[in-house]
Amino acid sequence: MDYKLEIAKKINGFVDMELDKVIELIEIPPQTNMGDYAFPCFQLAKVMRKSPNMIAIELAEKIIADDIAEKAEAVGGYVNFFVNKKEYIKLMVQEVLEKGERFGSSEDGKGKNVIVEFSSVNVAKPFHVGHLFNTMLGSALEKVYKHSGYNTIRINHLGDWGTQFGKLISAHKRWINEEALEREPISELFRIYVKFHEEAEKDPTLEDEARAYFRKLEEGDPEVTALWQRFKDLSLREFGEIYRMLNVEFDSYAGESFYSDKMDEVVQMLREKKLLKDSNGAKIVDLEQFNIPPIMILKSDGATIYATRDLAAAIYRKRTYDFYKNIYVVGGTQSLHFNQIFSTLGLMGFEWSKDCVHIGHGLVKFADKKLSTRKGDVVFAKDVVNEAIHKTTEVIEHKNPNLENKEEVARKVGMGALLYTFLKNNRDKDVVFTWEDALNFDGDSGPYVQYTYVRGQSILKKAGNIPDTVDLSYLTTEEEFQMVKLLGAFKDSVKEAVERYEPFVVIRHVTEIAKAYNKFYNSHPILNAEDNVKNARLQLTKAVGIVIQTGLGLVGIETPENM
RNA sequence: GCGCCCGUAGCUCAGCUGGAUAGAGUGUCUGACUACGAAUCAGAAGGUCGCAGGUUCGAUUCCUGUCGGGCGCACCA
Repeated sequence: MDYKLEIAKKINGFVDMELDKVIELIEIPPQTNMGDYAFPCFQLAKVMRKSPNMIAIELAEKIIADDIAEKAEAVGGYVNFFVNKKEYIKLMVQEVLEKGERFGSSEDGKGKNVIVEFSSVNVAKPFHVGHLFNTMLGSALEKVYKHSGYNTIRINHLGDWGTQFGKLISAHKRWINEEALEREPISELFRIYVKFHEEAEKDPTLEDEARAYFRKLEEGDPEVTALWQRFKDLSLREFGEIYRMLNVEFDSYAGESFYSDKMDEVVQMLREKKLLKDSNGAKIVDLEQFNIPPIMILKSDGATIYATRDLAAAIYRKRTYDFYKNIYVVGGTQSLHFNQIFSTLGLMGFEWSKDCVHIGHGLVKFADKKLSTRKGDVVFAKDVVNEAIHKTTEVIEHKNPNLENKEEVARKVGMGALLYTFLKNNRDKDVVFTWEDALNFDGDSGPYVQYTYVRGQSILKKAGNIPDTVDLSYLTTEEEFQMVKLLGAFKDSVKEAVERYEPFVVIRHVTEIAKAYNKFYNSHPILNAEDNVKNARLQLTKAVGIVIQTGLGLVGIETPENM
């Protein structure tokens, strides 16, 4: 039952406004004593040439009370509706129990392909906290879209091409420690990469050697290609550990190397459309009409650049997936780059360039000097992940030493705390990371919500079987009603998260639900209540558990059964 | 110099397309475990929404300017 729709229908006959518009305007009053839904009359005032107050009063008088809304009253330009609480609770709890994990889902995106590019790590380079944030955000966005019925394609646009591989191959021949490479591939590859740069300072011919190796790679030299493939395999093996921790998967790893043979066509197209200009020996596309700097397509030595690859990738994706939307989850520092890419696609005549969207996000910064100074200025994601799980294990040892499968729970809770920390705010904001905040399990945190779920499940286990026929009209307290109202608004939060590309909307809403349940939990007995009340409250507990689990799941946070 | 993002309580942040008394969490102080898990709950204190103009019946929200912070501005990605 969609209450907004039902309320809108009541208003619809009396105002000169489309039903959809009415639904859009309906809001939830800031104070609970004002009512459950409100219709603001300010917009009508202009066309009707009457004061909002008058319109509200007249409108309220016309509304007929029924099982949906039992009262409508006019207050300061708003018509406030009071729903029939018993009926509302009954319908909503039933809906959650029937739909289960599909609660809050929709078919808004039915038949539409949405590409979400995220993570996009560089082969042979460290997976740092910035990638971690990016991966969490991208994965959450994908899940939210999927829940809204879109067919999603998760792409990890690997950085697996370019002259740095020539350098790596050159460095490998000179300084590789094979044993270390097998044990800690990224660290070893990063070590020789850094060493290469140090040595190249003294001996510039190394750079020439690296370029020569990359040329061999481009030409498909078997030995060099095999080495490159090995770097890639080893890197992905190590990245896979983090993806497993996060429960993240991809549908495609088509990265830069994948487009190495698809760029000639792009250059050709640009040339045919006379968009390519010469500038200091390089080939550029002028974007002055958009008020942004030109985009470089070919370097002065004729080589391609990442912009060329991004253009090729966009065109390839349109052909392959015929996307409804092509979402790039990439740090906000690259907003100009994507602005240039999308503008260029537009100039090329691709009307679908408007369906490409760059979802930027802030940087991860460290307030704790301890971590940031440890290994230069790069903070490895696996160190953060391991530390979070380690600290969580300590908390478990302290609070619940007899817990079974501690490792599994520590992973879920530790990762939950991290995910929550990274995703709880507006994605544009920089994440100021402190261990104190990230591992504070009180209040606004992943473990807070998980704990609420665990306590509910614990009660359900103690209760045993609940009768099939439960009379939900025994849920009569204000705490229960407020909680159910939040369950009812869950779908809206998913929708808003999709529209704004902001998973935090869902996180915050789920936290509100957890808070409401905790308030209820602390003010009313469940197992010790009279049988009819007990059974109704158990069903409510079950419903809340479903929504919490679903909501947390949408941002990648898992729910343990105990903690 | 130009462009993008940000500026709301001591700290970290919500506040949806302008609308009803600006909200959370944390930290501080106080109270609740012989009821179902206290990783919980209840309460108190804490804000001239960076500043100045403008539009409007009404601005934290929109516009202009200004100050402060972050990030970009071609042969790296």
